[in-house]
Amino acid sequence: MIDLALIRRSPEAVRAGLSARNPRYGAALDELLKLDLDNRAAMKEVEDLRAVRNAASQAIGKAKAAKDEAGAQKVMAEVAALKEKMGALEALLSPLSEKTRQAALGLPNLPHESVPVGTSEADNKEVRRGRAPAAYDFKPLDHQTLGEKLGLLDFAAGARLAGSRFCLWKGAGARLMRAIISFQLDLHTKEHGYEEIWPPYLALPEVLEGTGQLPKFEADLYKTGTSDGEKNRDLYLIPTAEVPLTNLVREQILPAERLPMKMTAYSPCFRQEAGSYGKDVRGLIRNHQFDKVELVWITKPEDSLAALETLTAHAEEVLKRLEIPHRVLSLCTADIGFASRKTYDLEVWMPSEGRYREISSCSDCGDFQARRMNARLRRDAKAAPEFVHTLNGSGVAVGRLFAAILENFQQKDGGVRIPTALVPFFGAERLG
RNA sequence: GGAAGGGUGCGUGAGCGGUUGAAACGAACAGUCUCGAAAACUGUCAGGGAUGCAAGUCCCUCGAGGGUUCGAAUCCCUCCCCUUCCGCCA
Repeated sequence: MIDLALIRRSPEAVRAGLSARNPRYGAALDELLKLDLDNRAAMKEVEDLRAVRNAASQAIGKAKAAKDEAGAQKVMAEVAALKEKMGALEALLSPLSEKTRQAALGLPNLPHESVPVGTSEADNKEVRRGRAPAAYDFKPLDHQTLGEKLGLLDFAAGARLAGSRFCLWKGAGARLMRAIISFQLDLHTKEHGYEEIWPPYLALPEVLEGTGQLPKFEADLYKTGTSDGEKNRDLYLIPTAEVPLTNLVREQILPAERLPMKMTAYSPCFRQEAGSYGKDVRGLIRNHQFDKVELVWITKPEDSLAALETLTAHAEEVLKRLEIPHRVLSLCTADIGFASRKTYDLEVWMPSEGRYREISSCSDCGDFQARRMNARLRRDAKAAPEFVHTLNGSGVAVGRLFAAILENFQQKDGGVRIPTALVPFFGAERLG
């Protein structure tokens, strides 16, 4: 959530930031400004009335204590008239406040000044490259063909069990998935200093609101439908472990010594991906359920930009150790995610397509999520609390890494070499 | 899932319709004292919001939501969570 005080103080600066993402946010901003004005006016009216009532109630208390029944009755009669008026005003105020809140929740974060300005993904800026793609003296197969040939992947079985865009791993394929996950978690916990978390895969609505998936992107989520209107509430399947990890600090005031917090978790991720029809329908690239090792940092405000560089380097280290050709992009203003103020994407080379494919997205969300979650830090005993900064990144996507390994390490004889760093986890040097 | 008990500030814990946003003790922070520290003493010590140049004034919050009342931490209803016991289960 963008700071409402900032929006009031410098609406044009906010407008400029939002327009760099997409000009259509101008109208949403105007709407919010108007709602906020009305809301504050209504609040003032209600609060003034409450002040009058509170003073009268105290007077009644005092009169009764002094055994002045008549005096008490007199004030009570006066106050009774207020009640109706207050009720009417409050009935107007509460939907207005809710509307204002929803409008504020619908605005994305402001891009950081270091983010390249652009209008589409074509304007993303390449920052650096890892190793160069290997040369093949044969036509490289795509990962789905390879995986099915080697008996690692069974898309037909996935579809039979859960419908299209679900995949099933078996035998050495399943084992390779497990190896990839363990390799990444060990790297991040033992060498990069992250605490490993094993989170719930279902989350409450307010938790999804905290990280920004709700209310705007409900259509992308799987909802349990367990709500019965009162006792049972709806839970959502997490679209990423960023959701539970980041929300670990919701409603907390952390002492400065606790920061930075660095957490990592493996989790399955569930996304409806509504609207992605026709795009990447084959293979492991875009499924409804996928696996990911996530990295999350909670930092002091002044540390988050540097932390983004470190977090990105940690994710990149996975690709370096596994000898996967890759590059790093700084996403432009039109392409960064809703909650992000700056994002680096890691892309890996896919020989069958002759192009790079996203495998990780690392974002500094500034105080955007912290405001929604009310996550704060206190620098010392006397200091006022301030919002923390939150960062997240895939470290990295497991299914896409599986695909990248298959494609980049395929051999002329149809087998696949296992990257050296992965051998101790997988237990063999090749597949097939 | 059933039964009983309980959720109050950083912690323990009092309050059970009327200057109680909240006693007391502890923690923390600042000061006095000291060469320094400890002890002792003194003071500060919830968060959010509206308004204002500021000082300040006002509003909201005692698990959450609703209700009763001129007035609710205190009474009523619903829900959530925790503890203990029983049941079930991995």
